[in-house]
Amino acid sequence: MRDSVDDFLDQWAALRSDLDLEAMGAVGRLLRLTRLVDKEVGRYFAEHGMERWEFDVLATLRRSDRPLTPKELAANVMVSSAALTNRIDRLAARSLVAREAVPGDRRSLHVTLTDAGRRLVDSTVEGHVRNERRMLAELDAEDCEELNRLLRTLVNTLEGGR
Amino acid sequence: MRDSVDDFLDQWAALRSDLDLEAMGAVGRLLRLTRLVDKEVGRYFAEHGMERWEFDVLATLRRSDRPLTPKELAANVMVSSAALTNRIDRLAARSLVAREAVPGDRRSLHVTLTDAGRRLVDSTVEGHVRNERRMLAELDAEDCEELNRLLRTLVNTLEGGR
DNA sequence: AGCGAATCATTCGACGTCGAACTATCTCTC
DNA sequence: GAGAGATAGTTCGACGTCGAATGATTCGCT
Repeated sequence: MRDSVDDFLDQWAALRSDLDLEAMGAVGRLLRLTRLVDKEVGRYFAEHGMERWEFDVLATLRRSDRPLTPKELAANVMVSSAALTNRIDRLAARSLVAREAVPGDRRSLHVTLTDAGRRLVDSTVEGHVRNERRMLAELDAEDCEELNRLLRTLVNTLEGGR
Repeated sequence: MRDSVDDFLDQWAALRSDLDLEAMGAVGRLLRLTRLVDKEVGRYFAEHGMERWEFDVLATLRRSDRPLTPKELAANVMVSSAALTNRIDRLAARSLVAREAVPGDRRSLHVTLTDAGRRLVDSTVEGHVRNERRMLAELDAEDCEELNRLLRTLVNTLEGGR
């Protein structure tokens, strides 16, 4: 079975047979697959009247099970702290999170989940994960494990130390 | 060996043991890994005085080995046609591509690589692929093949038909 | 204690992308 | 062959993000 990236690789092979097709293929598929997954995830949340970035922030707070500072949130969600200020503003306006003072350091603050925010995450996370599973449906249990093993290795490599 | 996504999964497991960790892990790693790869690729091109999007467009033209319409380019690069107009403008301003009339359809046009554009792609693609290989260095040949197999399956699934 | 460096969140300006509207051209049908 | 609808690329307005600058507070060193 071939995929669209194979076509892409064939084109390069015809012109520059010196290139490392295995590497190009892996990275190419990674990027393409992520775009497709992103789109599908976005579609799911849109159907549930939510945006992807809202879930990212709320879910990070939920799974951490404690208030987080904007800095911690930014690191988890992988956006700039400027973007986070904006996101917190909008979530707070809808009363899904609240800003609270952090005792002992007035530079910083704690972002907490409100009850409404927590209810919203809890009610969407299940369907979201089901949707993720559905996207992997073509992989049997063994393949899925193998995929996780390979990706884990790469994540570790690129995250540097750890 | 564990990675940062394992921590993330542990947090969910502690609170919601009903969730499908295998699926969350795979998708989570996919997204995280792509971010890391993106950053590294960006770093490489920045070092060579180039931006990622420039390479994307030029490389698509190069490997196609023929003039492409903006519509074809947009599909390959996965951005809107509006974004493509902007990119072509900027590449044309630097004389890396040229717009030419397409015979028989005056609505459309052909984007062609100039000699300078072609030289630029050819001189950077090699190092770029070497860099990609370097990111996969932890995987032996067999693992790399396996990764491509798994990703190919998923790309095919999510691309629908084909 | 006190002063400079470091750290934190926010604000600001610039930039790239998107979807929608727009113009021009082509195609299909009667 | 003429008109309706489809299709191509571009323009426009809105939006979210980023890096840099800002203001407030804390830490480290002597």
